[in-house]
Amino acid sequence: MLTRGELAQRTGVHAETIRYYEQRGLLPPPRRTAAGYRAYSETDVARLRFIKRAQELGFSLREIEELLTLEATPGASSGLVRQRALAKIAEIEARIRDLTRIRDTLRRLVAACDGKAPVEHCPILHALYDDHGTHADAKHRDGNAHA
Amino acid sequence: MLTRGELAQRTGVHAETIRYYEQRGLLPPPRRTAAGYRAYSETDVARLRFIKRAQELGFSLREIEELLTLEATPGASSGLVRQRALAKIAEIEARIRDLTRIRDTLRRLVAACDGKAPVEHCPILHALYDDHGTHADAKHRDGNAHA
DNA sequence: CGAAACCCTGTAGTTAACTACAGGGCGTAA
DNA sequence: TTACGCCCTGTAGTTAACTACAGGGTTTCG
Repeated sequence: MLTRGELAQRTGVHAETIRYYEQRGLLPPPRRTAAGYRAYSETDVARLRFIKRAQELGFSLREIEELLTLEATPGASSGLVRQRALAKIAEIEARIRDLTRIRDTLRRLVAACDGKAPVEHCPILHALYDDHGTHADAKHRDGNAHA
Repeated sequence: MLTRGELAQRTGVHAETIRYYEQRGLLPPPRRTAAGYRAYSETDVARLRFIKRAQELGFSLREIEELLTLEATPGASSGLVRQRALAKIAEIEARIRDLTRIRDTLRRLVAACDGKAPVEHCPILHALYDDHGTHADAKHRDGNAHA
C-alpha cells in the first residue's frame, strides 16, 4: 500500500496531479487508512503509467478516459481502441502537414532576406504586412508549442 | 477613421480582441472621438494584419510584440528578424520530429492489432500499460491540437 | 423621438492540465 | 514531546489567447 506521495514518486506524477486525476475520474477513489490517508496499490501504479504513456502518444485526458472506459467495458472489442488510434494518427498527420506548410513559408521568407539591410527594409517584415500568396491555415496556428 | 467594429470587420479580428491587443500593448492606444470612441486608421489595419499573419506563421503574441518592437527600433538591422524566423523554423522542425515519432509509435501499435480480439487482449492497451522501448518525448505531448 | 445597434469600462469566464496555497490533522524519530 | 514532514480538504492561481457580460452612454435610421 502506497501513500499519495509514494505513488507520485513511483510514477513521476506530481502528488497534486494524482488528486486532480481522482477528481476528474481518471483514477478510482482509493481506499483510505483509518486516518483518512489515501492507500494505493500496484494497480494504481499501472493505471497512472497508462495515463502517462497515452499522454505521450498525444491523447488528451478526455480521450484517455474514454480508452479506460472502453477497457472496462466487458463486451467491447479491441477494434474500438484501434479506431481511436487510427483517428489520432490522422490528427497528428494533419498537424504535421500544417506545420510543414508554415515552415516552408518561413523558409521562403528567410531566403529573401540577407539580414544586412536596415530593419525598415526587411523583406520578412514586409511580407508579414502585405500578405498574399502563402496560406498558412489560421485555425491551427501553434508552431509555438516549444516556446 | 474607423470605429472598433469597423476595424474588426476589415481585419477579421473580433472587436473584443482589438481591445485585448491594446491592453497587451500590441496595438497603440488610438485617438478618440469627442464621445470617447476609438478612432482607427489604415495604419492600424496594417498592424492588425501583420499580427494575424505572424500568428499564422506560428509566432506567439509575445514574439510578435518583439518583432514589432524590433521594427520600431531605428538602428536595428533585419538580421535580428531573420534570426527569429530561423529560430522559429527550428522550433517547428523539432515539433514535426516529435509528432512524427509519436505517429510512428502509434502506427506500430495499430499494426499489432487486428481489431477483433476482445478488448482485454488489445495489444494497444497492453502496450500502454507496459511501456518500454518507444520514447515519445513527454515534454511536447500535444498531438491533440486539432481536437 | 424612439429603438436598435453600436460604443465605453471593468471584470469574469473559457480551455487544458495542472500546480499552489491555506489551515488543519497525523506519524515518526530524536 | 515536539518538531518536521507528510497527509487531508477546498479553493484559487497558472498559461495563452481570447470571449463574454453587465451596466451604462451614443449614434443613426425611420
